[in-house]
Amino acid sequence: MKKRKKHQTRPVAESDREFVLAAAAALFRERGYERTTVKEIAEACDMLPGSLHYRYPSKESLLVDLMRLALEQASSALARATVGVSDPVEQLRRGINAHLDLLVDGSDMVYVLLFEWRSLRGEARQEMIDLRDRYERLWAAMLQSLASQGIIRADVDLNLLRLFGLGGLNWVATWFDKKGRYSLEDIGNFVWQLIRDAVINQADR
Amino acid sequence: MKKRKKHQTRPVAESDREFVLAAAAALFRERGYERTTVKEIAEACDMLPGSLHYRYPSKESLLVDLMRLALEQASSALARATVGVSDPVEQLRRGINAHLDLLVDGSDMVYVLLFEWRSLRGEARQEMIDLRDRYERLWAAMLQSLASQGIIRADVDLNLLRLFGLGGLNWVATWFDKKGRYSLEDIGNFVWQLIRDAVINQADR
DNA sequence: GTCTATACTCTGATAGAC
DNA sequence: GTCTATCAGAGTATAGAC
Repeated sequence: MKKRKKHQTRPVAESDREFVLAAAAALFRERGYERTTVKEIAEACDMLPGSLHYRYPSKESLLVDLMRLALEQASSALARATVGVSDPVEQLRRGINAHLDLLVDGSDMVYVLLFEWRSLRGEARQEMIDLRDRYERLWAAMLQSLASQGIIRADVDLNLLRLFGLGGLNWVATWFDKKGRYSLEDIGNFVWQLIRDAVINQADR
Repeated sequence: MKKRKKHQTRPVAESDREFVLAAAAALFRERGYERTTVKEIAEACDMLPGSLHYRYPSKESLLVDLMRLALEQASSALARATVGVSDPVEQLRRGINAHLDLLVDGSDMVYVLLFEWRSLRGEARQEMIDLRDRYERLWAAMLQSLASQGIIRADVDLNLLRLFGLGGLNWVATWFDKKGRYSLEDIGNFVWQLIRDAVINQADR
């Protein structure tokens, strides 16, 4: 790979794969997968389409690999945010903030994983769904743990709570405006209070 | 326009415009805007690309017109669901169900309005954002009315409530499965109870 | 591993007869 | 208004030298 002139130099610890995928993710996020050409991706990496093809046999395979990395990022971000936090309610609060941060501000790949699923068909689509499910299972486990400790009211459907909650958080990426009236922290706090007031037992708040 | 053979006959009251846009919306929903060709749209209407071009000078202009119609559908569905309902809390409940129903089961156009916004650029994009804002304002008014009657707790940020709530509802369209364990009614009830428990004053539940 | 050059396909849009 | 025919451009992917 040639030295990159116009772009940030690549942190030495990062692999070539991550560099390429990060560049692609930024383009996919801004322009969408279909409207981004392989030529543009190659340019963003200071290489030519042929070199990109050496790494990935097709544009679609690049997207799939990008989504694999996105899952790793999301999972480890969630783990980092909650590890070592003993209070399970606080764990939930931090998880919400971590998800929001990563999606809106932290990782173009996670954004792409969540918003470009319609670009994949057949087998690749199924793999992407499996990736998402693995991330959702982390959330399911967290909620389940809260419920079995009696912190979440027993009559709350945990699946629907997870689906609706993450859905609302994901959608933030469609309207969030850095210069807008709400910071990510404002939004995280709001969601946290809403969930707390709706499903957490009084004694545990 | 030729008689349609393979497709449902068009209800006489519906305009030609609506027929074409409905066909396009179904394709856009299933395959996405970029992956749908004008040829496919024309075929779905039993015409040829040339005839479609007589109606819309470009593929993009068709999408914009589709979104205009989607806004009308969404607005009137919301109005229909809440008109004549005197209890404002019940209005909110019905609004939630109406939005869910329309998006997931009722109108491909509304789905397209919400999920294909990234396909538009520049001026067309701005018009689409304006269309969405007009729909959101209907919700804002409903929530504002509830708040000024003291039904929604005074400390709740109505903008964030609307954005997060509609976001969670919109996201349902990405995971809902007709054969799954949850019916639209289940989901509507869940969301309604969540919002109620979180922000509606005890006395008004 | 990277480059140059190109093959092949598909697409949106147009022109003009009827 | 609808048709036939076609264009110009873009896009992915490939081949093969270096």
